[in-house]
Amino acid sequence: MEIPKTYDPKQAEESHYSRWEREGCFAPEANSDASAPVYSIVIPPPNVTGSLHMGHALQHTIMDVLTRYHRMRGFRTLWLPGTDHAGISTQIMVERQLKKDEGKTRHDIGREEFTARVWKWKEQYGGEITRQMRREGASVDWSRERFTMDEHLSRAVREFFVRCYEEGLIYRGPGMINWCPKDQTALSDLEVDKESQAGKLYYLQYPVKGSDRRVTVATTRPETMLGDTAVAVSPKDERYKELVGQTLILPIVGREIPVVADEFVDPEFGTGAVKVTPAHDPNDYALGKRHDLPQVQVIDQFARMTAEAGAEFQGLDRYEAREKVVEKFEELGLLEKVVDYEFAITKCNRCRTVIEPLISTQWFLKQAELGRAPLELIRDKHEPRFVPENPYEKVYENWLAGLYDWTLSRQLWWGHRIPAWYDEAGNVYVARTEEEARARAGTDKLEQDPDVLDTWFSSALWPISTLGWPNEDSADLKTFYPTSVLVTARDIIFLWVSRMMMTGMKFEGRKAFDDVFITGTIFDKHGQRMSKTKGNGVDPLDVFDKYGVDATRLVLASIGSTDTRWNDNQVESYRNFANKIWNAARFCLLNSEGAQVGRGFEGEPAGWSLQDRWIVSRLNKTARDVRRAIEEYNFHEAVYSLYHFFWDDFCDWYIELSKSDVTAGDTSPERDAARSRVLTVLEQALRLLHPFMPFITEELWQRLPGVGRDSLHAAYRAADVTPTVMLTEFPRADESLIDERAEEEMRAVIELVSRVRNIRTELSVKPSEEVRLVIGAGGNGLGNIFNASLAQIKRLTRAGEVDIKDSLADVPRASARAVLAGGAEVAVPLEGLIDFAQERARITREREKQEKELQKTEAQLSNPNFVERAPAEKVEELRRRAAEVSQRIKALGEMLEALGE
RNA sequence: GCCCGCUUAGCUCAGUGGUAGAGCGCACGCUUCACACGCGUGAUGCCGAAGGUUCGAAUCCUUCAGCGGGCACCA
Repeated sequence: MEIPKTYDPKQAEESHYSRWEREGCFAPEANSDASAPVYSIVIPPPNVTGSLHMGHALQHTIMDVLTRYHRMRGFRTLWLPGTDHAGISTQIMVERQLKKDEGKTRHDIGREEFTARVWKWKEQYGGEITRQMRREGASVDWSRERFTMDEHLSRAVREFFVRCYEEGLIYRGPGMINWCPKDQTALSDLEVDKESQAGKLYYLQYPVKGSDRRVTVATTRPETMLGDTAVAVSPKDERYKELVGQTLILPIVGREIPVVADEFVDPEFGTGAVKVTPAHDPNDYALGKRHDLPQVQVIDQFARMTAEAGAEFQGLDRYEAREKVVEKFEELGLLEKVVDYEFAITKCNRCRTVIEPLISTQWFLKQAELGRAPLELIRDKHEPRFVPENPYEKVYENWLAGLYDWTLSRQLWWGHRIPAWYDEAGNVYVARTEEEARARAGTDKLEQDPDVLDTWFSSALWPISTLGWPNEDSADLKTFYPTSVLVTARDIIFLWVSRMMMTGMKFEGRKAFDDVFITGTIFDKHGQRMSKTKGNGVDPLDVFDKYGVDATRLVLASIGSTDTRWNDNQVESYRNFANKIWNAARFCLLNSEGAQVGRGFEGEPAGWSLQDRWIVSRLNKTARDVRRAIEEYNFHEAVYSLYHFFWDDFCDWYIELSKSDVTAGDTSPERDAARSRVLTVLEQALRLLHPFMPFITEELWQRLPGVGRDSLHAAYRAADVTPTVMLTEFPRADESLIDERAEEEMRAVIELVSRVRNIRTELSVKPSEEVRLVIGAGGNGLGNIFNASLAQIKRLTRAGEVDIKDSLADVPRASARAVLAGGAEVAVPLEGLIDFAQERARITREREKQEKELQKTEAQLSNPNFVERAPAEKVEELRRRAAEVSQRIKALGEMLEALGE
């Protein structure tokens, strides 16, 4: 068999995914065990316009590890994929293309034609991210792929809307909303970002009617004064007590406006008097409602001044108007001062345009009521369980505790159209279909509301709608809901996570997911957030190309929930690990004649060799640790265990210890058994690695002799699929095969080999040169252990002759010596190579180290407080260590003597 | 203003009430019949600062500093 010396990730990545998909390996139906427990995840649907970034790759890796792991455990496992129609982003993208290609706007071609174009765009380009997910190895069930604008999901959206409307949770009315003057739509508070900005604070004076007095107000937006309908002060503010109830003359405009008292005003800030513009500020809007103030709209939807602002301002941009207002105040002598001031401005998080707060008639949802059940659940039962719990559970709870109305309607064309119809008299009919609305209205002359719903409205239903809701008979809904875990980034806890909980609780009466895993954020190497505009993003596809998907997945899994600076070094090291796996398998396969997976470990473990008992113990311990780590979402620990098991235990020791047996020239049952054992351990290791490294493990597993249908987990044996490692059983952690004694004995062998290697290097013995070893085993059983592994010890230390004695009594003076655990010692006679002074110095150094250690332990042991209060086992452990260390010191002293003066 | 996180080897990060860890990098030596994307050996840290709790603190508590984040306010 030809096996290249270097692993080629591309080859493996192109070889297996389409078969897995085609044969239905990802679908829960592959599992024929009717009693199997269920494990399900719905993907956070990426924008259909999007392409894969590191954040996706991170989430997908975590979800895929969990999915593959549970599938191999025999769970009926579903990971459901899909995409989001992403209202604004998609619409903007298609509008831009329309402008570029045909020089037209959406209004030129009309709503119907435009939405048709978006659908066409979606069909043509929308699959980008799903193709990329296949590249990642994501084991999602593509047969259940969903899109938020699918007919079924749209039906769910209408159902959600209508039911909430009927219960009075959704209403239409005027309200203060965030308006994006560029995108020409209302936005929710979660779709805008606050940014601090260096600006100015203007102190404006308003004359009091019938008096010389002036009231000074401070503002960052002087242009809004044209719409002022009051000035407010704190009711507790003595300075303004007499002014309350009096009238001011609004400069420029000449309008008479009252001075009102309101708790909202902070007397400490600015002048303690606040200009009130109910039509252009959320706080002023609320204040205006409390005091029944008129709303004067002076800024329009294009952020230009209206006729209400006065003839000389009408049509001016808001910033031009600002300058002009300030000039006017200066002319009038009413501009008290202007100071530099840093304040927050609100920007559209799509186009970065400064938001204009406007009063507008929109549809709203009373979130507070929907949020009550999730709030109780998190407070009473800490469900769902957040990982990491800190700080996310609290963040989530605090959010639910302070919910306000959600602006649902968007003035866009791409999205779910609001299921509300108006008759000629303006009466509204909210219905699941137009027919229903007509029937209710008793007329066919109805106009549907032109607006669409916030994209997150459909996202809020994702776990239930993708599984079949509102069809309560849906088998998927019954089987897979609630989902097991939601894996996502922290920035959509409010936008999405909390809302899925609301709809799940409301419509299914149960939480949408048991756990919520929040991934970390990946920064660039300078600690900056990766972003398209900064151009500092690392493209996962490039990393895949350079290092392979499996290596990248290991890095991402290790990142888990930690914030990390991206670093190619780590990917490179896991690329090397993949190559290590490849070559370990290459070695096994090149020596596989006569061998088969599953053989070689016959009989009782007690009869096996030390190295066999040891590797089986290590394997089962690793399986135990990896299982526990995955179940605790501690992916880093799982990767760490796998890495060290495979590289250190399996490659550096087990294969090296087995090499002489495995590579024996002549065919023999012993040779074949040794070969089978190495293959069997390899096969188990590939299973352990598979959830993290699906491609290389499958590529290698397919080549192993003796694997096939019988290797599959019982639940998958009936499936009509090519046998695959992904449907084998994840290695059990068999406690009875964890052998502490074998591990301890193996540690003694490893220490012996390491000490001899150390001597060889320190004394510059040529690697090719054979040495003689004399082992003083101390007569307590270690001799037998070393004896049993003699051939291996010789090979690993490149020793020709090994004498195992009780002590080093009659070893030649010209020997390098080292102490080992358990009272054993080793000497390497090196006539002619030994510089006695240097060797004495080496051993003296070692003795000093041990003496320091002894001092520390003895100091602790002589502390009566420690001996009395520390747990007995800790004291005992320290005593043992002290004994061991003094034993070593004694032995080192004897070695110095033996070296002579 | 309130809250949270981080601070450990040159770099990126694990870890944990009881002898300081990994990978990369570094030094030295190796064409050892799977792998130089390798093998072997080695060096490297008052675990951000100061207090406290404890027999024992890098780990728990308090305060502080630097960095990062969230929420509220921002007239």
